[in-house]
Amino acid sequence: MKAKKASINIREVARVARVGVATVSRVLNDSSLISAKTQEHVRAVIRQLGYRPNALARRIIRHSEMVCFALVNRPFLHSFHAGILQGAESRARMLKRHVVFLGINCPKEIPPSQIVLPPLLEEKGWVEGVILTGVVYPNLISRIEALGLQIVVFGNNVFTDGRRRELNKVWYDGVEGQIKAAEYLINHGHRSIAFVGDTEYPWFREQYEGYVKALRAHRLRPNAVIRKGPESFVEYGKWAANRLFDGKVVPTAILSGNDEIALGVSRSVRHLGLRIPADISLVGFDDREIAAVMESALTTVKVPSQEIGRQCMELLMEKLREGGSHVSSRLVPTQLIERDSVMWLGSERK
Amino acid sequence: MKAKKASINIREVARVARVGVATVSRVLNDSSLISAKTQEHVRAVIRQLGYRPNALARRIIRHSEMVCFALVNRPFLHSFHAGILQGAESRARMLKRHVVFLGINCPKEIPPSQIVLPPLLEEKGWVEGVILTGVVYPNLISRIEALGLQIVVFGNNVFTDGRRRELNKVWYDGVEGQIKAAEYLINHGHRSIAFVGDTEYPWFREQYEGYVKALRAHRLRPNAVIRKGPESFVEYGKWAANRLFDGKVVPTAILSGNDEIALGVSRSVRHLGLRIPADISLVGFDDREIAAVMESALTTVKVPSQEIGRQCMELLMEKLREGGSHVSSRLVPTQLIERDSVMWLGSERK
DNA sequence: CTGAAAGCGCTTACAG
DNA sequence: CTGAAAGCGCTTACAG
Repeated sequence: MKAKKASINIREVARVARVGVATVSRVLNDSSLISAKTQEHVRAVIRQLGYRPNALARRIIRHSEMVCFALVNRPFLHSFHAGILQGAESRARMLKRHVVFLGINCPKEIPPSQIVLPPLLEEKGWVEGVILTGVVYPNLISRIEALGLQIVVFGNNVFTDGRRRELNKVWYDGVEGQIKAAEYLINHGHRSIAFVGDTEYPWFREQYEGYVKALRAHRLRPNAVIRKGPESFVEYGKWAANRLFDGKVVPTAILSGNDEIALGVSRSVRHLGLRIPADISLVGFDDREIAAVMESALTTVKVPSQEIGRQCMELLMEKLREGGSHVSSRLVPTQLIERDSVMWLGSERK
Repeated sequence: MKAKKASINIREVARVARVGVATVSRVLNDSSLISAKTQEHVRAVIRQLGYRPNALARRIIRHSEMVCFALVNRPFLHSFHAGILQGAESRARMLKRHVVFLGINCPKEIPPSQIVLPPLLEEKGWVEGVILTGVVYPNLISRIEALGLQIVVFGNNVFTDGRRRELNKVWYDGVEGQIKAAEYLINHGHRSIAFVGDTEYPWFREQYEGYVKALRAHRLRPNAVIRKGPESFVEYGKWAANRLFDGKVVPTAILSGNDEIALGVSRSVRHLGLRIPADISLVGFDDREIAAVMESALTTVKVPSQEIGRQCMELLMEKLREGGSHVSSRLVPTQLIERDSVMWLGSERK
C-alpha cells in the first residue's frame, strides 16, 4: 500500500472513466465533437479524482499563452509603469494570456550579440512575445528580434539613435499633449509661459517641441529651462524654477515635463513667497498620484498608463495572430485634467 | 525546397553533431559526465544552428521554475505593492525563477469551493507556488491550498476572521513600528500625541495598539481618531485632523497610519494657519514616495517593500525545497526615518 | 563518458 | 462521436 500519490494524469482519468485519453483531452478542450453524455461523465470523473491538467505538457503542443512584460533599465517600478503593467495584465486575462514580469538591465553601449538575456527569453517556448517599457535602446530590441519573438514597445520609452526603427508601438503624442496644455494657458490669458524639462529625455524633448510650436503659433516668446540639471525630478523642478525667477522675464505660468517636476517648481515658488495659482499658474504632465493631492491640486495632462498597457497587450496579440508581416502603432490620447493650479487672467477666449 | 523553417529541436542538433540526443541534453544541463571535447563540439553546433531549447518540454519533467505573484482585491498596483513585486522579481532572478504577475478578485464571502481561479492556478504545472498580497481573506487561501500549491503571504495584508490561520508569512511589526514612532515623539518632549487611522484595517489596528501601549507606558493619555471616515486616505487625514482640532485637547504631535493620511493631516493643519513642525509635529508610516517630497519632508516609519518582496520569494523557495511540513514566518524590521516634520520641544531625553 | 530507448503528460490526425 | 497510435521536445535510468 504505497503512497502512490503520484499525480493523476490524463491516462488515469481515461482509465477510470472507461474512455480513451483522446476523449478526455477533447473534454478538456471543449471540443465540439463529443456527446453531451460522455462529456458529462468524464467531467464527473475529473472532479471526483481532482484531476488538474498539466499546463506545460499542453503548451508544448499549443501556444505557451505567456507574454513577457519587461521593465528595462529602471531600478524601480514606479506608479506609471506599474499602471502599464496592470493594464497589460487585465487585458491579458481577458485574452486568456499570462504575464511574466521581468526586470532587464541592458546598457546602451553593449552590441546586441553580446547581450546576455535572462533564460526566460533565451529559451524557446516560454513566451510568445515581449512588451518593452522603461528605458529601451535599439541594441536590446535587435537582440530580442533575433530570437524571433514578437515585440511591442511603449513608444515613448524608446531612445532611438537618430534613424528611427520600425517598431510595433503604443504611444502618446507628447507634442500634441504639450500644445494642448499651452493652448489652455493661452486661452486663460497667459502670455508669458515657461517650460521646464531636460530635453535629453525623449519625452521631454517632444513636449518641448509642442510647447514651442504652440507659442510660435500665437507669436509668443518661448522661455524654457531644458538643460541637464539635478537627477531627481523634484530637485530638477526646484532648480529650474529658481533659474526662471533669476531671469529677466518672469513667467505667469509654467509648464512642467512631469508632475514631479511640477512639485519641485511649486516648492520653489512657495519658497519665494508666491502662491499658486494666484501669483503663478502651473501645469504638470502624466497625472500621477501626486498631482491630485498637491497643495493646490495640479492641473495636468493625463497620460493613461493602464490604457497604454491594455493597448500594448492587444497589439501584441494582433501581431502574433497575423504573423507580424508589417508594423503598426497605436496612439493613446492624452487628456487635460483641470484642477486648481491655473489662474484665469481674463483676456480673450477663443 | 520547402521553407521547412520548422523549429530546430534537440534531435536535429544531435544529428548534425553526430551524437545522441542524450549527449546534447547533457550539454544543455551542464552535466558533469561529459567530456570537455564533446561538450565544446556540441556547443558549437548549437550556436551554428541557433538552437534554443524548448523551455516547456523541459519543464514537464523538471520544475516549472515559475512563481505567481498575486495582487488580490486591489484595483491598482500602487507603489507599495509595486515595490514588493519588484523585490520578489529581483530575488527570483537570482534564484533562477520567473514571476508571473496576476490580479485576482475574490470577495470575502464566497465559499472556497465556489471561487473561480484563473487557469494559471487552476491548471497544474504552471507555477510552483504563490505569493499573496493585497487584501487577502481566508477563503482564497483555503482554495489555493487545496490545489496543493505552496503559499507565502504578505502577512500584514491578510484579513483574518478571528481564528488566526497558520501561514507562511513575511510581515512587519506595526505594533512595534508605531511604538518606535511614539517613543520618538516622547523623547522629543511631546506629551499630547494623537493617532489617526481607521482601525477597520488590520494594519492600522496594529499601529493603534502600539500607539496606546507606548503612551500608557509613559502615563500619557491616548487621543485618537480611529473611526470609519472618507475612503481616500488623503481625505481621511483632512477629516481626522479637523476632528482633532475640534476636540478639547489639541495635540502637539500627530501619528498617522500612513503617509497619505499624513499628507491629508498636513493639509488641514496648514489650512488652519498652523505650520509643520513649528506648531504641530507630524509622523507618517510606510515611507512612500510622497513622504520625502512633502512640503516639510515627512518623518516616517519606513516599511521596506522591496525587502518584503525579496523575503517572500526566499521563503517560498525554502518551503518548496523542504516540502513545507511546518509553517514559518519572517519579520522585516521597520525603521524610523528622521526628516523635517518633528519639532524638538526640549524636556527630558532618556 | 556515451547512445538507444522509455517516459514526461498532453494533443491530434487517422480510421472507424 | 470515439479510440489506438503517433508525436510534441525534452530528460533520465539503463546498459554499455
